[in-house]
Amino acid sequence: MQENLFLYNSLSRKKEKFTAIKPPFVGMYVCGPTVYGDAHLGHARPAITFDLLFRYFQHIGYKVRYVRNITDVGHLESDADQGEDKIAKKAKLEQVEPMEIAQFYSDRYHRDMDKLNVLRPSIEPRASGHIIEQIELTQKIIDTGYAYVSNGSVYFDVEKYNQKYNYGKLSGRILEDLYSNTRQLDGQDEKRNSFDFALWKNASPEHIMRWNSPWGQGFPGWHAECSAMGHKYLGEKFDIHGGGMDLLFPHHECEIAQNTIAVGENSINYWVHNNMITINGQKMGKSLGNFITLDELFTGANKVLEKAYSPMTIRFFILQAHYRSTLDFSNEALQAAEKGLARLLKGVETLQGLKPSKENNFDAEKFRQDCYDAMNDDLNSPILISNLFEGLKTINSVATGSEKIDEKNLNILKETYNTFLFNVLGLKLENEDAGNNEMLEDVVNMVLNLRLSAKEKKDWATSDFIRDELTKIGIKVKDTKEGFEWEI
RNA sequence: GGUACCUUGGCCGAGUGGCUAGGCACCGGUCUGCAAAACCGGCUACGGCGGUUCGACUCCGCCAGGUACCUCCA
Repeated sequence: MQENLFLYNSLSRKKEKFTAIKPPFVGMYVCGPTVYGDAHLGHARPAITFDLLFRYFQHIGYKVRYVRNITDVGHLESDADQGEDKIAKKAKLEQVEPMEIAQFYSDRYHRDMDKLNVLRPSIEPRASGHIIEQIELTQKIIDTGYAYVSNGSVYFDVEKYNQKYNYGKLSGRILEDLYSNTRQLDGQDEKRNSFDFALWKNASPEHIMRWNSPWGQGFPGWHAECSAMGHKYLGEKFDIHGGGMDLLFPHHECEIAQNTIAVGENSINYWVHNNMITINGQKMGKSLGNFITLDELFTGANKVLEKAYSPMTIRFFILQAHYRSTLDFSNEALQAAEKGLARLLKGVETLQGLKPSKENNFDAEKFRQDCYDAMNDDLNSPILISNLFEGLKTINSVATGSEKIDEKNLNILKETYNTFLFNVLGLKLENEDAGNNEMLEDVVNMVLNLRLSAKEKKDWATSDFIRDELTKIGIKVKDTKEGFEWEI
């Protein structure tokens, strides 16, 4: 097991050596999607980032329990007059059961993530399936005196909490500053202080999603689910909590406050946050309406897209930037990723066919170590990828005979590419579309064979005619030594 | 307004107090009947102004521009 993985901890604002609470086990909780719409490019970032971490942990020998929730209740709409539940609002609109909406979008979320080769988490709990746990959490906080009941709702007493603990330690905020700089929101009269947050919300008569509780019918507050489910499945103390940077405040700050009262201080060791994907320099987000769904990316069905991009192109694009940097979307960048990935995968194919020599002028062990070093340094996937591109030079040089590699080094090289490109980065070969239309394939091959015999007779007019006509239809012909290749 | 962060070559994107990341594009070469593809090679950038230093893209200060969070958001 590698023992020198460093991760950036949002809590300490620096890279820290990762030490598991109970090796070889690792408990990791990541904030998942609110299922009331299709997943967009922004959702792919945390999914892929924590998939990378999940995969790497496993590769270096940890047994990971990875919990990623599905939020199907609890989030309020800020723009709605009465604070309707997001899921419920959508349900009314489409005249279906709220759970139908949640199911529909969960399924689509899974479909998109599967395409991106994101591994399913070990446990994927739903907020609606853990109402009891959230009620228990709320009761526990009331019992300790850090929450109060008001009008059938329960609020966390941030002011009181802050006297003993530090509210704002994760996001670097100071409560006094927050008071002076916040704007007035509706429905604040139930609260003692504006920064108190709901553990449980009283449901208005028209609110569809509601459950019985000691405080009347209602639904859980915004931050309760992660605390309740995280600790249920990972214990009072666990290793990692992840999510997008936009959740740092207030979501994760509130979670820390809840956890501190409910299970004790420092219940989570490492807080890991991925940065945002931007478009034209601005955050891609639901509320800004500037998002592109993954489905649109895969099919090309969005005006801003010049073409469709395959799931692996999206994955590679995201991995080519470090997870804590913003990543700017553009067609140009995506196309660059697409070409780069294709070259990399081609190189791996070449690698499989390399023959070892007696001589050797490549240090594969150093190469392998460089790859581990990149990952150990806070999951530096861009550096890892650049290493893999560097290795391509050797692969191609060996293939053309200008460099030599012996069996031992060749085996290490193969193993390194296999490990990092496929297992750790989670990339895979994509089946070409042509494969699912056998008749087309046969026809094109036949035509190109005709062209080949024309070429043998040096009948350039015919051979160029065939190529030009195929190009017009949209089939790109590439001549090779053995004959030809083509793609649509 | 408060807090934090960012500004790297045509584009994307790493990183470092001295040792040209990488990808894409572009240019040259090899190959090819031609072309494409592939491969090889070239392309030496770090917002502005000061300061610290033998030396700064890297540290400090100021300025400019941008972003995020402060409300649901990955």
